[in-house]
Amino acid sequence: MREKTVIAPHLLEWYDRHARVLPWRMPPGTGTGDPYRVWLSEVMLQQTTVAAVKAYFTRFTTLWPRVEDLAAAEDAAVMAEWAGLGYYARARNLLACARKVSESGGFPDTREGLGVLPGIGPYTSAAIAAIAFDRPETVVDGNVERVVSRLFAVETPMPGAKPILRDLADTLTPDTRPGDFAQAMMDLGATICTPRNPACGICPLVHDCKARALGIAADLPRKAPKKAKPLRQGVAWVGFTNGAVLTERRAEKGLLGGTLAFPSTGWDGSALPAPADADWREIGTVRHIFTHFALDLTVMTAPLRGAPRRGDLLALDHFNPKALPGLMRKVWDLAAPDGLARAGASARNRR
DNA sequence: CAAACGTGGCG
DNA sequence: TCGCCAAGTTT
Repeated sequence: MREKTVIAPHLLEWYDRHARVLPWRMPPGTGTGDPYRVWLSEVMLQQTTVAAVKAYFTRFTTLWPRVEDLAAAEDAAVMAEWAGLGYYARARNLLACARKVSESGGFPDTREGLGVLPGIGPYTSAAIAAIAFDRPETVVDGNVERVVSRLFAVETPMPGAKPILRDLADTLTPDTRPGDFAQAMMDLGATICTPRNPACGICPLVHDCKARALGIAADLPRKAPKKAKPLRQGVAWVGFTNGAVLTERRAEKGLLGGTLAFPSTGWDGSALPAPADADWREIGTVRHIFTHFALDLTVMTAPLRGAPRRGDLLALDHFNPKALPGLMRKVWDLAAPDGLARAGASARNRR
């Protein structure tokens, strides 16, 4: 039987004084929040920084204050609002989840019930159950893994240590205020028990921390070395008519799935032809770093004459570059000045 | 179960 | 400049 380390009361005391004020968060000790806002924030926060999420959360909750409002939204509208936040499968799952929840009259109030919904995995189901429904679930994210690996000086490298850390975290979860406890662990990891240069001097758990005692806090959790990212190449075409630009909705599955884009070759060596016969001119190259590869995308522009073979002509009046994912934003920023000028020129030349 | 899946900030 | 990292999920 493992000796049980009781840190919850002490950590909650710290949280009561130092909790970050966040748009989706109830102040410490004030009970559970709106499940819709908890869910929306948790999905947005998956692998995404608090700073990046804030504006998106405010925008989404303004446009769609209730889950029923989001459920009724157009796919393209949600994708456009999500643009720039990354991991676009989240946006597609978000809508699918909103529609299921809306149909069934509200969010399930257990980890098990939440866990079967699209886009809600082990972390998010436990987080919503604890934060929105006061269930004593153990919430394990990257922060908690780091904090626990240090508290117990777990030297097993990640990701192999995950089940070990989860079991250890389980021994810490209190029956009272589990939602605040989960958020306290995450706040501690985000502000004090940070990946590099942890601020052990002001840590409320410094006397409970085995890694600190051993002088190895900053070295945990141990991680296997990462693989190098390959560099891939491709071509993107930005075609213009006098008042429109040639765009394309990417396939639902895969990279940038469901997002607005400019026609391009595949980025794995597959050579798709240009979407239209035109006087394509190379403008330059944009580099973009994805999670598992880097991409150099050569950008071509041209005024379009006949009908394109693929893609959709989108009137410039209805085209918002902010609705593009980051890569395509870079393509647009590079192509727009020259392309618009040439399209304008060609329109004049035709006269 | 390893790999796919975005993006921006920081040291 | 560049690698690391962030409130993970899906296949």
